[in-house]
Amino acid sequence: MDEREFLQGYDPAAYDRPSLTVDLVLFGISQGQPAVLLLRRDDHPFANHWALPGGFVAMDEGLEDAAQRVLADKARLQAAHVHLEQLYTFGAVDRDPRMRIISVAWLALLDDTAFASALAGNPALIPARVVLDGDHATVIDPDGAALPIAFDHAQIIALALTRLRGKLDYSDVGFALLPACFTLRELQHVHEAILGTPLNKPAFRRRMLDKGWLTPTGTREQGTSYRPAELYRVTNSV
Amino acid sequence: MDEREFLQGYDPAAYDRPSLTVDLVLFGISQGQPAVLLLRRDDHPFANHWALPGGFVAMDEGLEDAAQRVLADKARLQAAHVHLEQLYTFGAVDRDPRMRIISVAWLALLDDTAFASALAGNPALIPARVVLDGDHATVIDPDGAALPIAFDHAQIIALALTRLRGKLDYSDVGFALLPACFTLRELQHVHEAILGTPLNKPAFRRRMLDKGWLTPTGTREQGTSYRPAELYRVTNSV
DNA sequence: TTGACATATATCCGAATCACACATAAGTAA
DNA sequence: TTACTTATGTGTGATTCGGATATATGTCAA
Repeated sequence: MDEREFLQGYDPAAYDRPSLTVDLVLFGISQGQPAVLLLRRDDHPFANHWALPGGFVAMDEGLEDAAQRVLADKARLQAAHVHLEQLYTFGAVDRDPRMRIISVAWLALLDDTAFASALAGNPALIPARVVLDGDHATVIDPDGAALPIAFDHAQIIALALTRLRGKLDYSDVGFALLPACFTLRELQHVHEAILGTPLNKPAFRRRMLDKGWLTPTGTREQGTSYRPAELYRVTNSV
Repeated sequence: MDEREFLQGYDPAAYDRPSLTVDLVLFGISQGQPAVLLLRRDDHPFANHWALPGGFVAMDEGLEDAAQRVLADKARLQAAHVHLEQLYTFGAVDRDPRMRIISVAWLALLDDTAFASALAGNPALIPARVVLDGDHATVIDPDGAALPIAFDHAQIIALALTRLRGKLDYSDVGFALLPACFTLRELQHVHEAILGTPLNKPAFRRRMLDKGWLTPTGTREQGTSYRPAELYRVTNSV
């Protein structure tokens, strides 16, 4: 420990410190497309721009606790039902024009129910489609208009989708976007939405079943006008 | 922006803030084993424990800038020669008994030259072998004794090695641990050290060459007592 | 100069994987 | 009962991959 560290260690007021926030990418699939939930900013800076839900980290709460609190406050979602995963920490000096703010970005994966329930729980949230555009995301509202994104949040959203694509094959993140019981077709649609490309049905089916992550429930989907498909759930021991 | 955010935004002293540091996993291969460089702590807390080199983030420097500064200060290394990659941000409330400190952990990959030059540049650094042990790392000094690790740094080191293993196959991180020119045997040794398992030579060779990441230089290694191998470098356009 | 030796480099082959086309099964609705 | 739609299962050729084997090429010692 050098002298400066010693001083700071025992005199918390001695040095300026950056503020620390968490920002959440509330991610879901809407109409077969990757989508995020955003909030409109009313005030400067970036007034009338759209931003990720976020909040300051309190002194007595862990980073994941802070993310879960934002999940509850801004989207009325219980953390137990949402896959939450740390994405990256953004700390460019000028990322917020007011002051130095470091933000720990989190990826929250919502199934259709959670996505809808977040929209219902907070009317200020809007769903927006995500299109990758290099290391930025273009974000499109339900009417097809590109939204102006506040701060570096377009980068954060792009990183979220990129990370998701990378992990889809070798991890179980795909299931976090589906309800407890789902058909192979629904799982394939989720994968196709995230990857942005159609997949071969028998190959996808075999690949998923061979991984051993899926257990057939013995029940079938209902309300179809055609042959109903078997419902699967995620194997517990994974 | 809610009221609390508004207040904090314009009155930086209104709220307590956590301190922010960067911690660096200086990673290299030593005697065919994954190794990290550590510093001994002299003072409380964790006196006589071993810790990752780190430092506080200044108000006017970015996170990566801070990591590069630590690299220069604590290991006398120029950032240009070192692969630096953000690992994860650790923010448990009690991770430092003195005060709330959030640490952004970085992975720095050093080739043999950089590893040796860091050891020479700062005699306080010691090299230590890393063995994965669940989500913690066991860290063993050159004499074979397990070192006591300060704070949550054993977790950080374990995450570094785990991340490296995961990225080895589909990214070019492996090359960061080698000099500009290297033989396929040296590359295989690096992979084997990180994965902790022997690899089939012809298969490894073909896999690497087929990726198109390698360009033969036309020159050969020197000073061997056997047939010298072709030297390769990383293809520029990757 | 020559032969032993260690390693690099190239070739070969069976096993496994994968995409894709196709065939069959199972439900709905007219 | 029949047409229709989708689920589910099977078969096949192409490609990949691991591993063994064979060949080439350098150093070193006799």
